[in-house]
Amino acid sequence: MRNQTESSTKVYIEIVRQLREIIEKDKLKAGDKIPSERELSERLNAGRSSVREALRALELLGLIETRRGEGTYIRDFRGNQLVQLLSSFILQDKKAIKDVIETKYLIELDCLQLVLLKSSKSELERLKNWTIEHTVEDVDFFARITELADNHLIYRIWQILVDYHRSLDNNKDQPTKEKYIDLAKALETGNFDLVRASYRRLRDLSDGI
Amino acid sequence: MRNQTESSTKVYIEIVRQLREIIEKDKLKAGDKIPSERELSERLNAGRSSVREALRALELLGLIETRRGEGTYIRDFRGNQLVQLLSSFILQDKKAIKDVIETKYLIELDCLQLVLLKSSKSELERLKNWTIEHTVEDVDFFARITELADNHLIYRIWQILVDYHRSLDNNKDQPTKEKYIDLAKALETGNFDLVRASYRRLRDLSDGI
DNA sequence: TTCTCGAGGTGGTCAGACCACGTTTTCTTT
DNA sequence: AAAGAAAACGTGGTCTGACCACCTCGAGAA
Repeated sequence: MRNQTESSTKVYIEIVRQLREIIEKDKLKAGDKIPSERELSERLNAGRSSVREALRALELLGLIETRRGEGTYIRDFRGNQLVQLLSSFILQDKKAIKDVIETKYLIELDCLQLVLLKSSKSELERLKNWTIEHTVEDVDFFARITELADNHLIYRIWQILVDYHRSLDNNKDQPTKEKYIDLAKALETGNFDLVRASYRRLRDLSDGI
Repeated sequence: MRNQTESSTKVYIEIVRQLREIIEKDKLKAGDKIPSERELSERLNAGRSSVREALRALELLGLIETRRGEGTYIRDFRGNQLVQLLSSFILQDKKAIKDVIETKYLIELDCLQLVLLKSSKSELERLKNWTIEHTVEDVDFFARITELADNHLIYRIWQILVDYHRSLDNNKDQPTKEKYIDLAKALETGNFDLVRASYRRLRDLSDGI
């Protein structure tokens, strides 16, 4: 793998690619262990340091997890690691913060819409009851919503936004419990306009969205 | 920085942190050059390989760019690099693909909504004229929309989704030009229901969303 | 059978050596 | 003196080999 004529692509990138192939070929899933650094370096014909560069990058991306003395494992990636980093890198100016909030609201509304489309009566009722019976944490409530929305990708996006948001927002006072219950009830009606209105009250939104 | 009592955090993570401080302290912006690997390894009292692990991770994240023989530069990160990787990692099962498409539609609708809120009459008219006068590429059209939405974050999310989408979708036949024009006109009315209906026709959506 | 401890495997880190490639400087050559 | 060519230098790219810290597991001791 040393300086061939072509090369062009860096070794560590190539390793990421091949590692992906290995994972696919061996049908490795989240939680499974991948070959050790030394073994990879042999199998892929590269130096261990190059293998490590690839693994470290994947680690920072949150795709793998490394346990000293044990090995390296595939992770059930839900963003995260990367988020914390990106957030500190990116969240600098006021506009960015505004965008985060705006986007988060939109995504949450999207989820509500999906819930309306996909959830059964009983699921919605369970949500309502849970809301009534518990001390509602905002994150928990919307985690349930995003779950019901049954779209893993949008769930991940939301997760990221929550992280972004949290890392900035100093956690102000949360909405009252009643507003969550209202929202849950609105969902039960199946009328998205009611849901949107309820959500607006919850978030205290005056403007559009 | 060698094995102290504490350690716990890996050196390369610590380097990422300190690098961030350096960037902030020296007020480095996109396009600026950061210290060389060797210099960093001295300044931060770490081995060059550790520095490289940190840099490679940041590179894969798309935060920096390295030019052999020249140096390492801060990048105007707009996601991307990471996307391509993540996509190949994540896009495996059918459900994921469905989620991508669903999410993309939702985001695009969100953008349309934002456009309605934020754009001026003249901007909307310009959009319409542009649509009429050009051969409309789907990506180009919605790139304009996301731009008008004036939310950098959601723009980046959309970019990612487009990449995801493109890497799977074999680019089927695009909607006819008329549908884009319809959408542009609907935006001019300022009525979001019309916009949504128009978008639905464009995307050929029968179900909810 | 249970406990202990050490061997072996794994990640974490470093130092040093080359290579490939740009940039800059220096030294020709015209 | 100006222009071009060659060497020196700096930078990233990669490999090797050496330790360290830590975990697991099994052989042998109790």
